[in-house]
Amino acid sequence: MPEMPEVENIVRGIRKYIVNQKIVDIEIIKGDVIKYPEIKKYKELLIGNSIKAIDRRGKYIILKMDNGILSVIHLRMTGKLLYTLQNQPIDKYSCVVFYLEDGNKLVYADVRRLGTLEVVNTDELSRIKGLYTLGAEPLSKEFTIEYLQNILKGSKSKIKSFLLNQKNIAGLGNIYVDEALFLSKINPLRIATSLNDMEIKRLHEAINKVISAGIEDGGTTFRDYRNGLGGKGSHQEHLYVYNRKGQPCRLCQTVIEKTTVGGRGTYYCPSCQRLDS
DNA sequence: AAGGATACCTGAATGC
DNA sequence: TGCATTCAGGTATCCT
Repeated sequence: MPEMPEVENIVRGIRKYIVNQKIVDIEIIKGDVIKYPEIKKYKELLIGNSIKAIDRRGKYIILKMDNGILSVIHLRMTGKLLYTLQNQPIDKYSCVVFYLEDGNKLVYADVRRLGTLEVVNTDELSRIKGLYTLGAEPLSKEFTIEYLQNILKGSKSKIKSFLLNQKNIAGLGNIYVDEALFLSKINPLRIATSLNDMEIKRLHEAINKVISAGIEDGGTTFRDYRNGLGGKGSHQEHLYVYNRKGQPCRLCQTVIEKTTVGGRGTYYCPSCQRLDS
């Protein structure tokens, strides 16, 4: 479900409520989402310690604890992290409840339970390979046109698959990739290395544009996504192609098509995003 | 190195 | 109404 703008909104939304709070207890409802270490050890490492900071890297949420350990959460498709008041019912699909010292809770809920919760020491971050190998963040100083040029060079992947690969750019997912390719007028089937300088420049700008719009709109909510306080995003109202199969292109009125690229549903405008010319 | 299929899971939507 | 199939904001792994 959540791509970088959604995860960013979750983190920003709950930060002021949970930082400097101690985790006084942890209730495990569906323990299979905890991947490392084993549940008993996981609880031991967190209970009695305070949350010093909450940050995001790619689609990962990282809680820094005052004992130097990191609690790392990835929401995958349907995970939610919900700050829930003392007197409020917890989500129907709650898996793990972190009880905070002020009586309120931080709840990890996940319908499909594909998400992952892990605890590691700062010196064993490489244990979480997906986090360790992330590429540059959109909107960051590191993410320059030159950076994009360099990573595209020599890649025979289709551009859609290339952009979904977190090792290249961190945080893009199925929605924002389709939107960025539309804005830069690039067909999703194009081979990465075939993009010319003009196209790379447009793509770079489009990625930053869709990601910042997504963040400002509070994320995109189709079904499961909720921010850390349970609210929906509104970016779904501003999408150009994603989930718009059969509807007219907002720029040229051509009917938006849906196909499959690298196993993922892919929306595009056959007129704005030509494969030839 | 790349790309496909498969696996992890459940629920909603669609098809017959 | 019921039952089967398909698909979903993701990624790791195994195999050509």
